[in-house]
Amino acid sequence: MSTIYDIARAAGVSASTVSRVFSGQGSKQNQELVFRVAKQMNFAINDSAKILKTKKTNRVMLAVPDICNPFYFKMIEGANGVFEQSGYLFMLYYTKHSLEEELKALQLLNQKVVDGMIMVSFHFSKENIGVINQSNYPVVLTNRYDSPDGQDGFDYVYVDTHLGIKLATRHLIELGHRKIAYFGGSIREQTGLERYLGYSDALREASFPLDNSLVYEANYSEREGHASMKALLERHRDVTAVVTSNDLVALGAMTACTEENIAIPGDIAITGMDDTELSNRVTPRLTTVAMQEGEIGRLAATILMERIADASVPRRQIRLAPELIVRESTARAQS
Amino acid sequence: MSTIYDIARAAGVSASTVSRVFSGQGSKQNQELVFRVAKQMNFAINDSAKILKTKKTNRVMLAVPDICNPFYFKMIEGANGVFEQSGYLFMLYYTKHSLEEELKALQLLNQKVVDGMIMVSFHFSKENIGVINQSNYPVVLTNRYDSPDGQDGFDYVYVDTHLGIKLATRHLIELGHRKIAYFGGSIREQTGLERYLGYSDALREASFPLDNSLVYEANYSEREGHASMKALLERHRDVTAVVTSNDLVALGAMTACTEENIAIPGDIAITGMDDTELSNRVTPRLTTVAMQEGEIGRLAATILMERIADASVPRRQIRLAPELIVRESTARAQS
DNA sequence: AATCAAGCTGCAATCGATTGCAGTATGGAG
DNA sequence: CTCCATACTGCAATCGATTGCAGCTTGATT
Repeated sequence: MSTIYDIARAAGVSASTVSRVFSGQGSKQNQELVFRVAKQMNFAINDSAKILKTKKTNRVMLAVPDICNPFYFKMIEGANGVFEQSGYLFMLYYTKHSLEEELKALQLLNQKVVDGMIMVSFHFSKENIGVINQSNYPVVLTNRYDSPDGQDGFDYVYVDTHLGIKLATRHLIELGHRKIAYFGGSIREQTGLERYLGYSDALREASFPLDNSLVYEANYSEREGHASMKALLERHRDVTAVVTSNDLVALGAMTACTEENIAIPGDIAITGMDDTELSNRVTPRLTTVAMQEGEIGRLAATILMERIADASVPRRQIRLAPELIVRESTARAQS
Repeated sequence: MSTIYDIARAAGVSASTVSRVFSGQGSKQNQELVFRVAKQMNFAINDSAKILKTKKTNRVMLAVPDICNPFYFKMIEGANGVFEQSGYLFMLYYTKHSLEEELKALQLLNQKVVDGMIMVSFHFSKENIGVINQSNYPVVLTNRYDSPDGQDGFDYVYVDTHLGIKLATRHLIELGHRKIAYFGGSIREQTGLERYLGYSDALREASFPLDNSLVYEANYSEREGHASMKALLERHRDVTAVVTSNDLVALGAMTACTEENIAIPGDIAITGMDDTELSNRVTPRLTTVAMQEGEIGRLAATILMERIADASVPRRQIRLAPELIVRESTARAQS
């Protein structure tokens, strides 16, 4: 394949001139000449050589745990919109919920494959958050993470999941439910814990007892939501409402109810979380909590751009508020 | 940031040695020494420099029109599984259904950003397919495309959408429907045309007349499916079945029916296409056609790997058969 | 003790761009 | 006609890795 030298020779100019033309400089006639020759020879600037010299990749990456979760759609869209305008090449990296893959993604910063990264992670915690800090590269998290030493910390944009679950739980309480179960992710993970606390704090505020036999671990998947509901129904037939930690879990739970001839919301009210498209599609339509994914993507991308442009701007931490969306899967408790 | 020279100096060896250690050569003690120093200095090989010298990026790209369409999920997963094992960095590019973006994606081959690409395109046709051929880079299409001159052509893996739509149409004919409408994408695009022909060929086989006033252009989106159904109902109340060209269009059409108090499948039977998760979720569950997306992704990735490894292997064209999935949105015609 | 193969290592050239510097052409001002 | 500012252009060094070549060890073989 051809290089700027080949083009230079063919056009009868120097390589510098070719290089300059491709970055918008040079005289009109050389512009024309060089572009014509280049097109003819099907030439394009070798990106690696350019990056090596300029130390700028003009690429950014968004690392998501799961491409197949509708939750990330709007976030990707939001981020994409911002990057598009700024002329950055936008890459997606799929971490499969694995810490190992996330670390691999971060390595790409070290290797100068990308200029910066938005990281959607469930894994970073005190022990391993260091790898981000260590490398002083532009990384924006979409989880809350304040450094333990009260330092400057990280850039992040997040939606308050604690509040989200709290809103859902409160909603059920206001509807008169008294025995409310919770299906959520592992509380050993940051987000899992936050959600669980949203549930328990709402109960506490209402001076309800916290009964841990009503709490089931369901790891954000439909299958686990289904299993949890089955398990719940065997032990506690008198539960009238369930808070779940995401829409998929809620859907699984709903399927289980249908199988057991339990009416929603008549016998059991159910709330989801994330306001995925599905939640507005199922019967009955799911009461859920909108998590502002698009806005997260947009803000995270904007912050990333700013940090890449100027590493010295102070870190920013942004919190967005979730919004309860009441639909048909919740109703007043039958008393 | 540090380079191999810094590491070399710190470790008291030559840069060559550092380079060799990072590609698995060198003596045991040097391996140990160099890795220790490198870790300490948080060093990683600069990818651009490496690529510049080796002319190998070890990256591949999958360009999809739409990240937010569940249809592509399984395909992405399928491809990802293959690339993962081969040590390639897998990047997603989002073309937004735009030809311009697709061309931009292809430019990345020229710029040596990736070694090869899987391209999911609705746009390539006689006029512009040349850009792929021109650059002699490894590209695997997921559409059928045989070069007009009967040449070797392209690598591609596709599912026979013509047959898919035909299966759906036949299914309705067998159920006794006589007046069957069709909502599909523009027939000016390759895939749109194929689908339309699936519909018309099925009618012809059954010796049904082809009434073009029953054919509506709905470009793969829910909104257009909705609009088409509204339009259809205004003109042809006597239609008893509709074939659509994808699940989203079918969903839109179903919503329109609900709004107009038309029962599915009682009054109108509807078929979708793609077997997306949604189709199994709506009420009534949608009769659709499974398109083997996962298999497409897997095969396309495998072929791409082979072509990257050896540009001289003959081109391969693979056709997969779609499968009709009968659910609740279709029933025998009321006569 | 001499010879030799095998395995490491370092030197230096190279990949294909960018860019500071110096030189040249152009056109306008005096 | 001279001078000078302005705008281009080309030369050559440089970015950070890889790798052919040659020299050096090492240990085995005769």
